[in-house]
Amino acid sequence: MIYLLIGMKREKVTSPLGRPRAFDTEEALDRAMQIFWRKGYLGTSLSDLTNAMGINRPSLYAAFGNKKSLFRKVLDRYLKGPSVYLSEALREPTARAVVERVFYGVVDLLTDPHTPRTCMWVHGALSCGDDPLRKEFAAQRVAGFEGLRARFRRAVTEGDLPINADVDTLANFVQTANFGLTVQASTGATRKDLLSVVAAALQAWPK
Amino acid sequence: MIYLLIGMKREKVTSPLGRPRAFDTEEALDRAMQIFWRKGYLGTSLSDLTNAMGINRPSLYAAFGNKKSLFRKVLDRYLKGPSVYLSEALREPTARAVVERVFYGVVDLLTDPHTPRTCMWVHGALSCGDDPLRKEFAAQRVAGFEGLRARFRRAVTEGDLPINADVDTLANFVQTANFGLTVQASTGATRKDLLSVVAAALQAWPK
DNA sequence: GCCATTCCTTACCGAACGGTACATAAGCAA
DNA sequence: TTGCTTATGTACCGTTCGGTAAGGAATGGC
Repeated sequence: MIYLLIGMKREKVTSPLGRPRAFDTEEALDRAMQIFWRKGYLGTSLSDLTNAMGINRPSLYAAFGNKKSLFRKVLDRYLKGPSVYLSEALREPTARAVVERVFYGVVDLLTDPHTPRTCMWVHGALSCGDDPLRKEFAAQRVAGFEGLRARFRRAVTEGDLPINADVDTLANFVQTANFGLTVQASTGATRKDLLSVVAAALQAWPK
Repeated sequence: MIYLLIGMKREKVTSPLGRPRAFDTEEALDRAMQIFWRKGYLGTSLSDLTNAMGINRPSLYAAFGNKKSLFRKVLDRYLKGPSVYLSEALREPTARAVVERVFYGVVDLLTDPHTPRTCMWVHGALSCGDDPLRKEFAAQRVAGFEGLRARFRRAVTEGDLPINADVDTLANFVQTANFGLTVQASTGATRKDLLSVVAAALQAWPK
C-alpha cells in the first residue's frame, strides 16, 4: 500500500477532481492587467474584466475572488512582470548602475507601444478613491524605498557611493523621479521628454 | 426714454429676475473641491457632492451643469486658488527663485493639514479612467511646461541661467519633480521626505 | 453505471450610479 | 393682485454597479 502510493505519486500527477477549467488563469490575469492598467481601479468595471478575460462573472469570482482581490493578484503579477526592472535594478553592481536601470527601465515601460503609457501601480494608487487599498499602496511605497536605501547603504560600504552619502535622500529622490516620469507619461509626455529628464537626474547623481 | 435708461442703468443695479439662489456658488464650489480633491474624479459621486455642498441635485445641475462640467469649474478654481503658487512662481525675479517657489509651494500644498495630501490636478488626471478629460489634462500639462520654459528662456537672456542652458529639459525636470512629489505625498510620504527630495533637486540646479 | 467534485451558464439581486420631470416657492414688475 | 421668471424639493428615470443563486455540464473515482 505504501509502496503503491510512493510509486505512483498520485497527488502530483493526477489532474484535480471535477470539471477542468476552460481558461488559462495566467492568461486571464494578463488580460485583466491590461484593463486595470489602462483604466485604473475605479475606472474598471467587472464587465470590462469579464469581457477582456473571456470568462463569465461567476468564473471570475470562483478563480480570483472579488474585484479587489483580483486587483491585488494582478498588481502582484505586475510587480513581478512588467515592473520587474525595479527589483532587478537592485542587483546591479554599482549604485550608479542601479539608478540607470531604474530610470531607463521605467522609461522603457512607459513607452512600450503594447501597453498603456503609465505605471499600473501609480495609476492604481491614484484611482482607488478613498478605498482602504490606499494603505496597501502606502506600505508598498515604503517597501520600495527601503529596498533602494538598503542597496545604497551597501554601495557606501563597497565604496561606490561617498562615505557621507545621504542614502535616505538618494532613495527618496530615485523613487520620486520614477513617480514623476510616470505622471508625465500618463498625461502625454513623449519618450524624448522622459529621457531628457532622466539625463538631468543622472547628472545630479553623486560621483 | 433714452435718458431714463441711461440714468437708471437698471441692468447692473437691480437683482436678477426670479427666485434668488439659496446658496453661495463660490462656497459650494469650494466644498465640491474638497471632495474631488480627496476622492478623485471617478471616486466622487453626485451624492458625495450634493451632501458636501448642501444643495439638491437639480440645484447643482442648474448652477454648474453635469458632473464633468462641475469638475472643470472646480479644477479651474483649484488652479487659481490652492495651486496658484505655480503661476506666482513665474513672476519670481530669477530662475532659481522660480524653482524654489515651485518646489516649496507644492510641498506646502501637499502637507497642508486642512486639505488632502495630494494635488487635485494629478489626482484628477489619474482618476478619470479613459474619459476624454484625459486630453484636457494633457493640454494643461503642455501649457504648464511651456510657461516654465518661457520663463527659463527669459532667464537665459537676463543672464541668471547659463547661455547654453537646456530650457526644455529644465522645465521638464521641474514639472516631473513636482509630479513625483505629489505621488509621494499621495501615498503617505511625510513633509520631511518631500523636503529632502526638494533639497536634492535644488542642488542639481545649474549655478 | 453512478457518485462526488468542480466549473460553466443563465438569470437575477439590491444598491448606487448620473441625470431629470414636475409641482411649488420666492422674488420682481405691472 | 396677477403674471413672469428662476430656484427649490421630492420623487423618479433607466442604466450600470459589484456580487450571487441555482442548475446543468464535464471530469475522475468507484
